[in-house]
Amino acid sequence: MSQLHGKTFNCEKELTLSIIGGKWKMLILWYLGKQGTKRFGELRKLIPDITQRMLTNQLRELEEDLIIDRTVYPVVPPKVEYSLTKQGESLMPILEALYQWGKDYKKVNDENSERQQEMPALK
Amino acid sequence: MSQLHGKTFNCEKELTLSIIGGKWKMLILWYLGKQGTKRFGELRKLIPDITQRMLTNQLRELEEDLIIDRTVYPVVPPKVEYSLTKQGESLMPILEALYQWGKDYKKVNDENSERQQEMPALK
DNA sequence: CGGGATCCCTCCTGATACTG
DNA sequence: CAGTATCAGGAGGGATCCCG
Repeated sequence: MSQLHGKTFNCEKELTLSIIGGKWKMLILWYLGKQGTKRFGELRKLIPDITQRMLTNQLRELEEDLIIDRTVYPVVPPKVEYSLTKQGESLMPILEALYQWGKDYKKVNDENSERQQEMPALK
Repeated sequence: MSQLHGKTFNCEKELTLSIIGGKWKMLILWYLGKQGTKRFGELRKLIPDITQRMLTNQLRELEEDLIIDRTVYPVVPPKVEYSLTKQGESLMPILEALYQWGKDYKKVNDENSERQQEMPALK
């Protein structure tokens, strides 16, 4: 049993998922991990479909969980930079694994669908 | 861009999460991977807090995604067995990684909280 | 024993407008 | 530029009852 933010999990796996499972969090972490520090506006451009509200929301949660750092420069106009913490960087191998598995999964199902002239699960 | 069940993902990582991200799916996969084939009732006992409806639901989705096999024995009373497919087994290293990361995360935050006499994120 | 069918509700997410 | 505030919708998840 584990807890985070007052929520209880059946296993540490679920704790991990609760940290990266937000709708846009993996994408944000991916860019910060691959391309380094980014400003708020840069992340918006990299993720066109995200709304301002959701980007703020997801960044706040990642910050609370000590996955990213938030640096505010007291200038006008405002400038805020986000980057991975050590703990955030330690997530990158997991993201890579999830990415690779998804790619392989698609590949296998595409091959099956070619043989079957049908695609039961993957469309 | 990837699609599964008509849903579109920004990245294959998200496709993977959509497969294992159901509230009880990782737990089910964990037991099937570690302990092998299980009957419906055995899974219920292993996961006391899950309702019948949700266990059925999660198993159906995993079956649709070709992660588990469902074997029905035409006997009275009914007997149904679930086991991992090859693709299901290929998820086990990822579950192990998520588990290990969660354990390490807890450990690091617990150590920090001891030094700070406070526990900002992990409670 | 292993489900299916319903009802219901919460919470995550999106759209929009406003601000220091 | 980088947010906050408010309202609203929908999908995932839970409780309960019924069935071959």
